[in-house]
Amino acid sequence: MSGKSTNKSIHAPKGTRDLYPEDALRRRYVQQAWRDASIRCGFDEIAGPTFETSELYAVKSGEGILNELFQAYSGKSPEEVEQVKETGRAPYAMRPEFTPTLARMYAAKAGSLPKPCKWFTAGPYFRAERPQRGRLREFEQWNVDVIGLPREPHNAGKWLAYELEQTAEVVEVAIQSLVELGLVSSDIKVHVNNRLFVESVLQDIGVPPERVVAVIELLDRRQKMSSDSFAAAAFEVGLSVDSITSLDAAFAELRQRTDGQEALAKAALRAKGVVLGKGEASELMQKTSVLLKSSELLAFCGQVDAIGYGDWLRVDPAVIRGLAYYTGTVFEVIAEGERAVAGGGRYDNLIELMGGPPTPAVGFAMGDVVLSLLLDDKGLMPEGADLLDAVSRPCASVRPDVFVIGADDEATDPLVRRLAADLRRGVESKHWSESDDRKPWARERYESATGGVSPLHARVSYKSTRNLKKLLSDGEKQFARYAAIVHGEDRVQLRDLDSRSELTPKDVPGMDDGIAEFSVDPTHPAYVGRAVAGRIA
RNA sequence: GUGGCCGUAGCUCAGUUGGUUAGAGCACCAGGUUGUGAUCCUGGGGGUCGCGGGUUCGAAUCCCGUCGGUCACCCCA
Repeated sequence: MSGKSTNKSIHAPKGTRDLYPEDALRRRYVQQAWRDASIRCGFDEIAGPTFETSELYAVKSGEGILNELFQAYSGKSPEEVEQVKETGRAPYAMRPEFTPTLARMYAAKAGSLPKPCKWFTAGPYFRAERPQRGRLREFEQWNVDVIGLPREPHNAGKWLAYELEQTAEVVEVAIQSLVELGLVSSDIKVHVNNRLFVESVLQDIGVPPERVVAVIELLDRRQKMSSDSFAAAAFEVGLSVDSITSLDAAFAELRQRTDGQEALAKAALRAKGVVLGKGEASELMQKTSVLLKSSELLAFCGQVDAIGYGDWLRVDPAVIRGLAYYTGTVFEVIAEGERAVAGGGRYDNLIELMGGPPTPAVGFAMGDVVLSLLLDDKGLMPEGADLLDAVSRPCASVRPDVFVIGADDEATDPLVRRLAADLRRGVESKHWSESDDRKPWARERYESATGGVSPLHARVSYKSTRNLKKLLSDGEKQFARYAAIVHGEDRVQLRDLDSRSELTPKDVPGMDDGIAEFSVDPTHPAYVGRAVAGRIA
């Protein structure tokens, strides 16, 4: 090829990628997993501009970000040109992230938007950094956010319970996408932490408030440093050897508490009350503030475990996220030896900071660069005919397949969340799980002939009412095809919302067997998901 | 922004302390054998060694610059 010219203009800019047909298909494959996972979990797709006014990015964290902006201006007005010359800052910037746009979009229509807002978006982002492994100057990123609480909470405990639930829901989407792509919990973990927990621990071991930020920054870099240089740096910020020991002990204890199903189940039960048995906690943990915050982290882990993803979690004090606007739970999706695939957390003050009403929110972003590296390493990136098949698969239904409703009281709520997660995940067929060469994109994965159930788009209501009529109408307003009304484990009513008629296992081919009601249990012969998936197919 | 390593054919790479006309495998093209598009045989096209400058009788090889890639630091939204 004679294209080996030195002419700059014919090269793609540094840190960008030219996607030839096969590359574009690979990108499509990843994006489809992102999209399917978000849609099935009840998120709506939105989109924003790829460039914004520079001020938008100056509002928040302010520091390093501004130096890594690709700046943009039309060059058509003399004022613009003058501004660039004088300030060195163009009026626009290519977006380096989505959150400010999201906050802006939400703030602009806050009054008329549903609560909570569950939004996702995927597209290109730009950062003027030096490229390295897992990091380019233009990359694809997927953002998933839940903004706002369903209603005004009456007490702090209730509020916290909602927040944790939403945070768990966001983590569910992230894990769902990884599952979709064939990753398992031994490949990659969701490292979770809580900023407030770290701060309260630091306070209780005697780190003065003005040093807290410095210490957190140090902890963030800890695993990159040698133990000697860490010790030196720790001394510099006034962290004694004893402090480090008790800090490590606090996290070791916390991690132990999140190990194993039992502890998690207990934590889940405590989520509402936000109380941890004092007798069980160490001296440090017993200090009230630490106790409260550690129980928040525990409760969060419990929530994730309750929907079946406990295996994916790992409590990790090093995950603090550089971003200034994170307020509580933070998490990063990390595979051994790689940069984080995704990161996110709660940002309860940002919307207000952007000029909107005070609105708690939680979200994460996942980039395609590290994810693709990981899929390549694990042999999970399809090639050739497989790639074509993978991309040709039918995608998730934007119209909700099932609307899951808790019939009786708060006792059915955990069942509802669990069922929704199970419906979204689907059931893998025996044929596929027993095959040696498991291709995550294969149609056989959810084939019904050998016990599989396709993943479904399942939504839940965020209304506090227990009025079944109102809940059903909530489902109808969202155009759900079916409503699953959960009365108990093996007592699920199924309604066709289009015809407004009732369905029983008798109406489902191969499900008769004298079973009167559907079940929430995916292994049960009358699993409600099997009925819905069968009718939709 | 700072530093390390790398840049030879479409691809993966050889190329000895600087020394004839820069090589191999795969791929590609042509012809032959063969009853499928498989195997085997013969032949062929294709590189001014990323680019520019310097040292030298002589540079893919040494030096400087530059562009590109890669890895780490910084940062990580």
